[in-house]
Amino acid sequence: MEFGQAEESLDSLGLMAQIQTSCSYQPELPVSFCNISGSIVSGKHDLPKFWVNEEVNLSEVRIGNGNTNQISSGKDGSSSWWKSTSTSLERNKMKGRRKMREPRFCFQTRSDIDVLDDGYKWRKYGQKVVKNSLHPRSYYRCTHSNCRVKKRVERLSEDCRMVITTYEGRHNHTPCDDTNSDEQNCISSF
DNA sequence: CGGATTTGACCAGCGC
DNA sequence: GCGCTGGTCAAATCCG
Repeated sequence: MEFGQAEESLDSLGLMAQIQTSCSYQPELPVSFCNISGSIVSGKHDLPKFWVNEEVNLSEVRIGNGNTNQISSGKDGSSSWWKSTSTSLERNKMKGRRKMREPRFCFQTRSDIDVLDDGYKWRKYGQKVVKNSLHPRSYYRCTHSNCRVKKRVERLSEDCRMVITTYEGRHNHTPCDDTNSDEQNCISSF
């Protein structure tokens, strides 16, 4: 992964403003890492690492006016997809989820708080204890209508101060759609 | 009272 | 085929 790509990836998430990245592709690693410095978001975060999971086809990672936005075009077009009125049939459709390839980005931060203030509003829909981790993994979805972005948050078992945040999908709206604070205005420059 | 969170159950994918 | 695991659902509960 190259510098520009990382920047675009961040952009696609609408996560941060004024971030300076110095990226180096490390082919020996399963993911590409980027060290990020600069003003991230409010909160006590410490030099997060950023990477794009190579599980994702790079063409899907590309953003901009990307035609790869699989998020905004929801499968059912529901405007309140997280409030499932699902029949068993719809539920069965959901179960094909693991085959889906969404753009996925990870942040590793040192933070006291689990949920980074990225300007979007998240709703927790699950928590799970995962193998080889002392800490449970939390699952969040963006509460915005038609936005299917998900994120997982877990702490490193080796260092409970380290938080791994994995974003899956891309927002089809700006943070401003959720809040109007100055801080979000800043972040929403993406 | 409505929205958010918690938590046990369910289910599909994967490895053996 | 079976068991394990991760991801999601949804009812119960919490909270402002």
